[in-house]
Amino acid sequence: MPDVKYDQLTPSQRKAVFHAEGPLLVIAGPGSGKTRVITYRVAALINSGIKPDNICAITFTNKAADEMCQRVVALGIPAEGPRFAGTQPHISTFHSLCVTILRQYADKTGINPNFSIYNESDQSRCIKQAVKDCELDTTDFPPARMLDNISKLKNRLIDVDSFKTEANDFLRKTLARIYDHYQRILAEHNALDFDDLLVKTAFLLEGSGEVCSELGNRFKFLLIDEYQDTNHAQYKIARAFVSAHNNICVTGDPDQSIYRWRGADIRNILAFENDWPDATVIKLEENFRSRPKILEIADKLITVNRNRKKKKLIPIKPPIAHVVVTAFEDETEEAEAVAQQVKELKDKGASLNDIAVFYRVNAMSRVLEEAFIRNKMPYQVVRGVEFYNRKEIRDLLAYLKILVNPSDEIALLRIINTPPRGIGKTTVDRVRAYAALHNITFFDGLKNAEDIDSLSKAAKAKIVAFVNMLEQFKKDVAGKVAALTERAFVESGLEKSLRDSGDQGKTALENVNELINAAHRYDQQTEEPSLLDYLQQIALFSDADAYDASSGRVALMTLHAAKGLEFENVFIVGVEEGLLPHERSNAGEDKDELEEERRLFFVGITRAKTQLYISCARYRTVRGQLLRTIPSQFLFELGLDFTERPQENIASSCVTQSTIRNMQYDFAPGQRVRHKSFGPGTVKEFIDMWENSIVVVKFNSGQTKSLMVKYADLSKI
DNA sequence: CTTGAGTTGGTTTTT
DNA sequence: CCAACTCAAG
Repeated sequence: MPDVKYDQLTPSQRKAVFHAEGPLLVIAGPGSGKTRVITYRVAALINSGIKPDNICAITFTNKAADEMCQRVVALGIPAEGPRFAGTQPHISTFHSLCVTILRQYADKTGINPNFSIYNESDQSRCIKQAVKDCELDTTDFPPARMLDNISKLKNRLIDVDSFKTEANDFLRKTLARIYDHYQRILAEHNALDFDDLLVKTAFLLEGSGEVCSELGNRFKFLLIDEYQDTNHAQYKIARAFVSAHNNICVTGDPDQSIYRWRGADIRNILAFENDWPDATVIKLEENFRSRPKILEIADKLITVNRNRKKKKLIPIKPPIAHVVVTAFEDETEEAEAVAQQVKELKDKGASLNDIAVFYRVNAMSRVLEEAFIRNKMPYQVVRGVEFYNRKEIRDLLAYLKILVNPSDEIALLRIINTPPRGIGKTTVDRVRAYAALHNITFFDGLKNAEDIDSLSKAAKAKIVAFVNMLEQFKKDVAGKVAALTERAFVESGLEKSLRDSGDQGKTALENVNELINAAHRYDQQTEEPSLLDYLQQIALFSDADAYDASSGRVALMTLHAAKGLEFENVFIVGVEEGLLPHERSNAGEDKDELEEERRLFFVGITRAKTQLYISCARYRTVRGQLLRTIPSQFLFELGLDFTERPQENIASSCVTQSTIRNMQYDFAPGQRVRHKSFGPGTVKEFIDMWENSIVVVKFNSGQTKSLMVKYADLSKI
């Protein structure tokens, strides 16, 4: 068995890691090492003789899953990719797990395993069609609203039939009809939306004791990170999974629940002890991440929430910190100040990897980007889905999707005339009418084009050519994904059309190249690469997955994407009423939503280790209109001297120690330093004792000295 | 059938 | 403000 070093663990972490069997709830504040507990517990279970593939760990994002796999491997335990694979622990998100299960148990669900996963824009097309099919107007029944309602129903595991029986007023009855049509359209396309992945899996487990016990047998230990953000469907899946053995271990922090709007049910974690009465509860309250001052304001803020259990944040780190709240004139000035502060930090030796800027809405990244470009500071906007939402990428992927799942009408409609090949709306409508009449898929309709009398000879010929092209591609489906992607790109004519379209096409070409590179990486890194698997994986890609921790660039991201990360220096911008809390959160009336916005700010604050810069602007341009803003109520809750409305510039409200001194108090082994009389040397050891910290330096002269940092006057080189 | 100009409407967070 | 959609001319 591998030799895992457990000595880094604190007693309470140790207790959680080595908890023998049965349900375990780990309530843990920010920066307390809860993910570490899961990681080490996986290792400890394997060391105690549990077979690796009997363990299933659930993370919140794919990124988190990848990282956990890597850490488990680093502990000496084999754990390659996040998927079902023989001798390894299964580490993945709930959604990936569901995809795997649904593929494996296709015969039990009747869902073709080649299903497409529909994202927001695909869903939007389907719902529009559904509303139209119901002969309703999209102005009376806004697609986005309908989708939102349907999603809420799905999160509560209410299917079409049971909603039909409970809907008794006109509005709900209509919604039931739309829901019905929407599900039918998805089924016809052999597609599942994000919610369906969970819903179908939950129903599969609920409906089949056999599957349940099979999976319970397969996974004898279930571990779930970020349990506070699970929804009802995920809860049901978890319950069904462990019904045979109750070996469930969850970690979470109710104060960091920020996905209520997506169906996350905070009651899951609050009621854990009711659900599993023999549960052991372990609290991790020590915080290894942030300096005390940061924890102090975080605590002041979160204490305002009424609907919460009291929890301590016990600081471990020395008390030197830098917390600043500043009001700027407008968003440009704010962004400029952030960029310049970043520059200063960099000049003082900070790595750009250790700096992050958080904001409430994605639209706010633009003004920051401009400021970073002006100041020549490298940055990355953490927005993973953006890439996959580009037109050229979606077009090319649609070609691949249709090869795997010919029923995917959304994909087919997307590419049938992209690039233009003379198959226009009229032709498409005629084929669709034919397909509907004969009760076949659109693709089969195209295949039968010769038999469709309404089509012109020219149209028929074009369709035949198109279908033949796809059939040619199909022959390569079993091969490498990258090769097929490239082939489809060239032979479809997409490449030529991009090359012919000037500058815009040039960046598009670069993007496609990037996609082909990514596909190539997939081919190499995956044990059994398949086009289906590749497409389903990238469909579950999230913003947070795009974060590169060692890019050497400042990270710009939403507060939501910041979940689970930590940085030495954190900027939180736009802390204004209407933005944080966001107006659309209905935070004015709905207290729960206001509390969720507060938790979001709390999550942002607690990402910071040492330096925290919070700011607002007095004027902000929203949708092209310059508006006067009001500082966020949350700013007044931090317990800083932020009592009056910000007039000009609010100077530092709270500076425990100056930034410069603080920087000098931290030395890591390996750091090159210079001493006034001893000359240059290398730090061997740093004993952190607040202002009495001691540093051990081996000087170039050969001698090694222990020095008190505050007297030694060392400078970093 | 294609293209581009003009209009409309929707604007949070994301697996 | 911008993206998605509509519509009319070529």
